[in-house]
Amino acid sequence: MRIGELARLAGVSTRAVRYYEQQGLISSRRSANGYREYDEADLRLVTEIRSLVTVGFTLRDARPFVECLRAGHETGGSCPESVAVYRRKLGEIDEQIRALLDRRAEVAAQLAEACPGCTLTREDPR
Amino acid sequence: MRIGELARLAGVSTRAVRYYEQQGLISSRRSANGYREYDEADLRLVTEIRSLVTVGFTLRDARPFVECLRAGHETGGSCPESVAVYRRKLGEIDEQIRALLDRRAEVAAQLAEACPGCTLTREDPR
DNA sequence: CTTGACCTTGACGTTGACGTCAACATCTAC
DNA sequence: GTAGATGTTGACGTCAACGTCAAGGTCAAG
Repeated sequence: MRIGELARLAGVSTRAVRYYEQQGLISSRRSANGYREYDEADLRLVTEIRSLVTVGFTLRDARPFVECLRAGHETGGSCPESVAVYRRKLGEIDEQIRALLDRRAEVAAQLAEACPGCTLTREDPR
Repeated sequence: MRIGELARLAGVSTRAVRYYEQQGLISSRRSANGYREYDEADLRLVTEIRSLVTVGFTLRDARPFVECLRAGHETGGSCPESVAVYRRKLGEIDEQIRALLDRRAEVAAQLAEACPGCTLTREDPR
C-alpha cells in the first residue's frame, strides 16, 4: 500500500508518516516511480506509535516499542526496554498529577483569599 | 532601582523583565543615561507575575491581576476579572488532572498486559 | 488530452516564554 | 585609565510534532 492508505488505516496524516520515517522510527521501500510502499508490518508500527502518542508518549519514548515489534515480538511492549519506558512514564504521570494537585490547592487557596465563598462552586477532583 | 536589582528581588531574569515590558505587563521610566528605573510598585507587579506563572498561569492569564494591582487594589486577585481567571484555571487544572488519571490507568493497563506483576511496584497516586 | 487524485522533496510556520549572543554604552572602583 | 559589572537594542535559537504551503512528477479515468 502507499502512504495515503497507510495513513488512513493508521489514523494519522501522511505528513506524520513521513516525519516518523525522518525520525528513523519506520523505513520505506520505494516502487519504480519513487512512491513509498508499505505492508502490514509497517501499519502495525505506525498504529503502535499512534496509540502511544495518544496516551502522552513522545516519539523518543515510542522507539523501544517500535524496535521491539521490528525484532519480531508480538507486541511492542513485551521487551524489557519497553517495560522500562512504561514504568518511567507511570512515574512521570504520577509526578505531574501530584504537581497539578498542588497547583490546584494553591490556586484554590488564592481564590478563597481573594473572594471568600467562591471556592464552594467547584468540587475536589479526587 | 534598576533592572538587575528588580530581577534579583523578584527572582526572575532581566530578560524576563524586558519581556514583560514588551508584552505590556509592566512599564518603565528611564533615567538620564537610558537605564530603566523601577520602584516598589513595579517589584510588586513582577512578583505577582512570577507567582502566577509559577503555578501554571500564562502571561495572558496574569494580565488582569497586573491591571488590578495597577488600579490600586491591595492584591491582584481582588478584581472580578482576576476571579474569573482563577475559576477558569481551576476548571482547566481539573480537566488536566482527569486526563492524566485516564492516561495513567491506560498506561498501567498496558504495562499489566505486557508484564503481569509489574504494576504492583507503583502505588495509586490518589 | 485533460482533469483530478495521489505522490515527491524542501522549507517555513506554529506555540510560549524566555535564553543567548552580538555589539555597544555607562558607571564604579582601584 | 582600565577592568569589570551593568545597562541598551536587536535578533536568532530553543522545544515537539507535525501543519501548510510551493512547485512539481505520476497515473487512472473519461
